[in-house]
Amino acid sequence: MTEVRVRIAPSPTGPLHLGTARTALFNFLFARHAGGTFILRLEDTDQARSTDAFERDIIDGLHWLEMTWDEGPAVGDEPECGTYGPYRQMQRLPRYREAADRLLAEDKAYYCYCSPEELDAERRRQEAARQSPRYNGRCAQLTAEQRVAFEAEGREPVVRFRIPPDRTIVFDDMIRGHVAIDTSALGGDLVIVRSDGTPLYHFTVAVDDAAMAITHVIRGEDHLSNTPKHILLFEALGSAVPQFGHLPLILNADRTKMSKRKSETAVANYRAEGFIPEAFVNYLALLGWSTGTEEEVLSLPELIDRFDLASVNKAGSIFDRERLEWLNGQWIRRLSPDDLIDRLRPFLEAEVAAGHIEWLPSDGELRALLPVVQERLPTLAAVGDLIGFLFVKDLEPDPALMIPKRWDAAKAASALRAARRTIAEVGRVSWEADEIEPPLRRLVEEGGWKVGDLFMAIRVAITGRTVSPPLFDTMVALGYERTLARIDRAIERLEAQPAVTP
RNA sequence: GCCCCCAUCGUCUAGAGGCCUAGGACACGACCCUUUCAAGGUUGAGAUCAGGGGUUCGAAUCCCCUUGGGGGCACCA
Repeated sequence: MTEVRVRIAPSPTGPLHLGTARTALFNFLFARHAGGTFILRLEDTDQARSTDAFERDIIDGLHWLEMTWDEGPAVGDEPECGTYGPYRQMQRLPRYREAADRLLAEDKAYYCYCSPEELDAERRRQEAARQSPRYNGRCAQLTAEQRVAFEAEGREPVVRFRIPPDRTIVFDDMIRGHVAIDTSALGGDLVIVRSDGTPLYHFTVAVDDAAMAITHVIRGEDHLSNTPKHILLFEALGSAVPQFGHLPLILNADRTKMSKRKSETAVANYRAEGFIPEAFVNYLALLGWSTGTEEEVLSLPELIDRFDLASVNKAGSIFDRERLEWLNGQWIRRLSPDDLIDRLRPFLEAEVAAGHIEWLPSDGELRALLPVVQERLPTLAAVGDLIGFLFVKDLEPDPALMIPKRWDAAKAASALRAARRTIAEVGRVSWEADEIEPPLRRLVEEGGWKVGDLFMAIRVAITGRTVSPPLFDTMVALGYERTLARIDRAIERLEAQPAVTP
């Protein structure tokens, strides 16, 4: 049995896309499960749209998701690794040239002088006539004189690959099973080299997959109809045809192919929103695949262990952000304290930068908060919302929120004054959640109030909001002095309220 | 227009002819816990397995047709 060699071949014409990440993951899981080789190849032949920044984003994203490749291009100060390089297509130009020359010499390809304008006009004519768009073969049998004449006009030719008529290409897809497509449906002879001499996708993918000894091509279903072209090219090149596996697409909510127009497709944005890679990988793996058991929360090693391409679904699946958030919460709760602190830090720094909080908590402070924070975080970015009130100097709580139903401002103020006295008293002796709670409950009983009413008034007084971590833990985190100061300020604001006459 | 692929709760899925009066998870409702919010627990609602024909003693599972959806058909990848 030959060694498994698979590749992910993104093109740096945009930031790392969710779909690319998922395809990368399935290739990665397949390779690791089989003990094979996972290769990264950059398809940068679209020079008009490729940029270094996108390339960086793609590499960073894949690194973030902890997918490591065994062979790939040089990035930054990392040298290129692998013996089948280079792994950047723009550095492989001579190889495509050589392959194209061979096809030309064997008359499996030919020069075509049709201009883009002519081609475009022809395509429009066909569409108007309700015909399938296809190349009409005008340059397929040019004589030497005709070629010279075209050259004399200054026309720059492209190279077209001859698609044999009347042949049915059959292959056994690892996910979809038997697929048969007739060559008549392929749109006619295929351009493989642009007039500027740079090669096109269908050509480079076949040349490179052959040269890099790729054994399994695992990619999105959008390539299914293109596969016969690739098979024809492998054959013409005299190379072994790899196995194909076409993954179902990730869909927008309306079931169309996921697009940035309708969905959040950039992996970097999910990272910025505080999703963690464990959850992201877990979610992506389960989009279109399942273990067949009821396991849902799976680590990368567990995914590798259980992965099986044959059990991948055939139907496309809608990206469900709510489910991703749930998984993210699951994974956040599993992190160790130190790990979580490290991951939270950049998000807190961002809160400072955005002016939402005024200073950064120390590791010690953060660690003390973890027990009440960890199970409340759907994403890392939610941390600011959760405990941000601790790291601002002044709070101006809304009096309306401190007045329970059936109470008025005066009653709320006097209740808070009583609570303040109690808190001040206990706090002088001990400043622990378990010590603060009982006397306040006693106070509620004496006053004949409802627990929730008083506690909510205090909550709003010290946090400025109606939702917070548990009240007494919050007070401890805030500190004795600041707690009292905030209650004082809250009372002042209540007293400034005009008396309500019902 | 032509070609290809697909079809189980709103969503992700289990299901490889009898285990299915279709299971799990997310989301949703109720309850428990409870100082708010979470988390956790219990529980409920939610799918005539797109429709119609076959095959079979028996079909969500196999075959055919219809319908619906998606993808592809570039000097993009």
